[in-house]
Amino acid sequence: MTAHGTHGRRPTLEEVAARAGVGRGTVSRVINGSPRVSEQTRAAVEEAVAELGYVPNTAARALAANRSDSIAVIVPEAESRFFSEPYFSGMVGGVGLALADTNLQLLLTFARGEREQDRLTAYLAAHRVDGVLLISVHADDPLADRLLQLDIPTVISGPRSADEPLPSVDTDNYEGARSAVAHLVSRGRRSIALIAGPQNVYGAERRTAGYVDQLAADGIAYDEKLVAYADFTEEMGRRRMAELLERAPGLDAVFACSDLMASGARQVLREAGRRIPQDVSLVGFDDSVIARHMEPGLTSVRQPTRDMGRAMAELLLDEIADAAAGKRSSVRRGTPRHLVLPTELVVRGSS
Amino acid sequence: MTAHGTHGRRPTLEEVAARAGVGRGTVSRVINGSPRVSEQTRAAVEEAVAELGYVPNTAARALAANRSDSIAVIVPEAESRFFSEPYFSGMVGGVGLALADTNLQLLLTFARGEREQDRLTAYLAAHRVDGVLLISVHADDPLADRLLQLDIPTVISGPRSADEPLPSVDTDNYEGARSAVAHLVSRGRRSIALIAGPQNVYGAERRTAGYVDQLAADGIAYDEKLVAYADFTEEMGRRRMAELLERAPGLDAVFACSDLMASGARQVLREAGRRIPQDVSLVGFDDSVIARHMEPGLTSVRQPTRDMGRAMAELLLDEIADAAAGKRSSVRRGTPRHLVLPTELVVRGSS
DNA sequence: ATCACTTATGGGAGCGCTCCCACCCTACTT
DNA sequence: AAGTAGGGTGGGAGCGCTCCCATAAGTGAT
Repeated sequence: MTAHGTHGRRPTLEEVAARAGVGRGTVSRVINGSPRVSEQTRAAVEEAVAELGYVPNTAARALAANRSDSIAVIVPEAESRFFSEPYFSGMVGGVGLALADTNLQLLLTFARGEREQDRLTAYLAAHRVDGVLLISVHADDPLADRLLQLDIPTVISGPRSADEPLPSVDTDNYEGARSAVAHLVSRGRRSIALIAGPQNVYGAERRTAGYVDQLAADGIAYDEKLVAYADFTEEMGRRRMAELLERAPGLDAVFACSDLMASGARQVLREAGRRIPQDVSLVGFDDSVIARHMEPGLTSVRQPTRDMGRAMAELLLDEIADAAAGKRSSVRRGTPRHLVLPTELVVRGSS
Repeated sequence: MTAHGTHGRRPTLEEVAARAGVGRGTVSRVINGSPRVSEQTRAAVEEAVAELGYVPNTAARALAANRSDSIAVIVPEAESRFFSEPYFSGMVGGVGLALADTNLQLLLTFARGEREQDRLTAYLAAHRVDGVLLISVHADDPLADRLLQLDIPTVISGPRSADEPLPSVDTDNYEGARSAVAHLVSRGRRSIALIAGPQNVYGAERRTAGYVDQLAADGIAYDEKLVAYADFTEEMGRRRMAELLERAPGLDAVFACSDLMASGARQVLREAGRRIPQDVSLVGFDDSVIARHMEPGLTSVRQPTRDMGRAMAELLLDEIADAAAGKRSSVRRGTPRHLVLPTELVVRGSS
């Protein structure tokens, strides 16, 4: 490694070629790892590259090859949850990790209002990103369909329905919920309330299904008075908990579909004089930092956000490779790949 | 807005020119908002752009203009705190917010081990980013100096020393610490322990200074037995708290320089049978999600991470503009700009 | 009417790569 | 001996822009 002239103009491929005494094409081949280069020549070129501190210009490469070596991660900034929920940062971190071993860039993009569709489409067109990672899409998010239609390799972070056409990575929401309920039952609880997430979010719906099925499996009758629907936020957790307490004062356990809602529920329970876990067991979902720091510690269904991010990136790389290999849309779409990562119940003092 | 041919090749500048019946140069001028275009022509071009759904190709533009319209945000992934501390996600979110109004892209980069220096430098060279945002640099981080020397517009998120040569954005660590101590004193506490951050981090050092000075201002003698140094982590918070309790069993308050350390301290205090806040008042720093969900709520010095991110982006834009305006290095370096954002003490049950 | 400016516009010359075709040379075939 | 593959290599032709110079047209002063 030699000093590459402090700053100023960086060497070009052509200069490397001149230095190594070969043609431009050959240097290009070496840079891109083509096998059609003799050992000698390769060594000579590599030496020239090192001596000159040559680094290929991304823009030139993107222009000539018509690929950008970058992927866009689109986060719904509108909900501004990126700032409060570790879910997003975990995901993004995982993606970054997976990409570090690649030469792909991570373009982070915040999708503001639903109306930003056009802006985003233009953005993707302008950058000709090789792929897109869409985090947290609602069942009615139009962006996902747009991407599908544009035929840009895309992976989303939670299928929008059971027959999601786009490849996806998700946690096993259904089993996660079952494990939570099973755990509560094993603790002797029989009157288990559910604070569910928005049912237009597929993952939230799966959790509800898991709750229902596990109750049945344990021979406990489903009681709709014990079920309330919220939107994952703390405030709604409070409201629904208060309502549940009114409707079903005899409940002895609560399964909230997010830690945030569990936190809201806890406050209401406490104000109502119910002790946790003596009077009421509480279980959350996410195993976020909140769960670890709540008092008592919140039993929660852990989502491996970091692994999810990593998995998304890896799946996307496959998609991009497939697309490049010429398996065009119609063929590829035959079998979208859906990855489901297992959850893990982290038991703490609240149950 | 018209359908831009479902997918396939996107229109080029030249096609827009042909359609509008003008030359390439003129379209370029319109796209880039040059004033040297007549109203008529401008309108004609804009219509052609809309009809064709033209979006300029970023790569081509970057190549021709030798600027990338993108900035890199470098986060020290090594510490993997990105995943656990809201500090980072808040920052990044703020940056994203500020950039949304620009046409600049956000390249998110994780700086792994200290040895990644070369990789990163190559990365920046390859992408010819217009600027760099460096989050959380240690006093001895070599990357910052490298950037300075490379003459790439850079803003860092916390000066490394009192005479930081790079522009920076920071919270008022000193005043934040003072407000925390003043608050504890106002609660009648006189034996206030400090769990300080690593003193090679300038911001942490400033907090220590604030602690010292405020004690003096309140006429309380400094007692080194009440001061312990840690590294911002929960585990170290635990360890140091245990040591403090041994060295100074009579302490009646603790100021921890991060919420995470405060959380660790709380556990130890509780195990030692000290009640919070009756026996010992506890104050943290960051006002992260942890503070809000601790039991009792943790009084904490709030850092406006989101605003900091936004401020960093804005400062960087200025830097880039200055650099482009030809005020070269030597001149620019005369007065690096340092922005210091105020903190706010959020009082909760722990004090 | 002439000259000197100013303003609007067209288009050539790259930016630094990749792609691909032509070419050379050696190594086998028949 | 001539013929046929190939591997290895050089370099032309772009990719889609921006920059800038040349040119055309318009404006007011002489």
